[in-house]
Amino acid sequence: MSEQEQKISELRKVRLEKLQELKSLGLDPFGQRFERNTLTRRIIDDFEFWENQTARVAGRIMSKRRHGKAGFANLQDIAGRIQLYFRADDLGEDKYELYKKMDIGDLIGIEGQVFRTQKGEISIHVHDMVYLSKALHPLPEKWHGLKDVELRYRQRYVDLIVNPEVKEVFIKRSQLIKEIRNYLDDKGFLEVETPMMQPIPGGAAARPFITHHNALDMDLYLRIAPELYLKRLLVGGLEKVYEINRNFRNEGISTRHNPEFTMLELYQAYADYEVMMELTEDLISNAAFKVNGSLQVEFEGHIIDFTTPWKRVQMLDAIKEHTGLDFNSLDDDESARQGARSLGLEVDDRASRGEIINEVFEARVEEKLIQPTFIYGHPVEISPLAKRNREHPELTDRFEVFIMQREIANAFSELNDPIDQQERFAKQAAKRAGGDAEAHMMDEDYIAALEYGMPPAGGLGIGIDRLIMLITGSPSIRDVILFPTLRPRE
RNA sequence: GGGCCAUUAGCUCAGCAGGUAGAGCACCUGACUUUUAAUCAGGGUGUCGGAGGUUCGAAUCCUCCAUGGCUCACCA
Repeated sequence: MSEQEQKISELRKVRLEKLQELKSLGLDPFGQRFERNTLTRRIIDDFEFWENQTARVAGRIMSKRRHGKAGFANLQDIAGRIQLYFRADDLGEDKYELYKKMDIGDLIGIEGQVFRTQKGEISIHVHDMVYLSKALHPLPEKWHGLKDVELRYRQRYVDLIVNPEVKEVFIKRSQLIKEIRNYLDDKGFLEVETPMMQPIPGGAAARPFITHHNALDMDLYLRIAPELYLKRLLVGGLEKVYEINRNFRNEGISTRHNPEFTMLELYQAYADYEVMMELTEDLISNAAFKVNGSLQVEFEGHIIDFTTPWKRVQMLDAIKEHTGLDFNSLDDDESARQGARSLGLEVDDRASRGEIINEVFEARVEEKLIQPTFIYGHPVEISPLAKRNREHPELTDRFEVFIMQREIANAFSELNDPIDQQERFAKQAAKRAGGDAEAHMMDEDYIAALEYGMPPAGGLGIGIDRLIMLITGSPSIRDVILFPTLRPRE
């Protein structure tokens, strides 16, 4: 905008001069509403119908080839591209001048007859054109596109213009979310919205962002999860609810983490985690099929197969399978610590058996899980909101789905015992007092809600960005978020 | 936050035994009335990310800083 923008000099100057020329001809370089009668792609897909018909299309000029008193250009709209043919004899000298002055990147509207060139390319023989927006900045190169990842993220609009596969990813993202909504709506779930700004951030183990409300003179946290509010709705009798929206976590950024990310959470009264397993694999495999037209997708050299049913493995069995360590016979904290150390892992002397089980799993098992797999039976210490397993009260009726070494979903039978919940929160609060910034805060209001009676329920969370990464074969979360978090420049 | 790597024209990239910056595309001028990475003839449009330092001389070597990527840590 400021000095640097003005210094862009030659290329920009030339375009500013062209802009002035358009104005001096009495033309508006930043035009008005333009009524199209079709899209580029439709003409190409249905040439039989469109041949010799008059088409009105609008879009961006992506390339230009001039030959004296005639020439070509390619126009791009949301659906694709089509070639335009301009001929001085048919267009008139004035309009042909406009074509000559036209820059790659300009937005124009045209009307003309659909035909096929001698070389066989479906084209529009333009007999009228109007300026819709003059571009003052040149587009990246036509052949290599925009490669610089930093520019791609900072100027996503340019990325979308010149890299068609990027547009495809975000179209698929939209389709996938729409399919999820359709699926859940059909099953009688109610979509709801709960607070993004919360006085007590709960429902996950994470550090929150803090903000401040001036009129109330109070700090609020951006939510790390909607969970505790959605379960209050179960208390209220909304038996099947879901929410798809952003969560915010004040943590590191990586190819798998963006500070704000999209999460699906759903809760179903009178169900449990096994119902959630069936729902999860059905929901994801259906959505993947609808978006890709296939249950298989390639990701980093692996073929991921979403075909159901998915493998189900108890967490301790998975650890035993991949490390040889059997935690069923390591039944106290000390022997668990020694077991983990025997694998070469560093273990805190204060770590409990359940925490160690989790650490061993994350360090040695996660990386082995390529195809969709349910891992169930998490220790109670790392699952403060999940119902205990009846036979093994030190474990919970909880599962996570792993695909391509990534955690995609997390679900459990919801803890609806307010007394147990109170105790779990107390333990978390103690850890918090001991310096664990990610431990849960005590939420008295949530306990009070539980005391009114929450039905037994299954709850499920799915990381939408990560699911879209898988379904579109995108290795970085930034490839599926339109405007990923970046430091501002300078 | 740590480690490694990158940053040169609008874009994609060369140039680095240190000698004062290049190519393709884009752009400008001209030719060409069905081309398509159009072609042909001419034209480099630059704070070599920023600031110091070494040197007669730095895009190139050193230090610090900035931004980004990968990775580790933390999480989803």
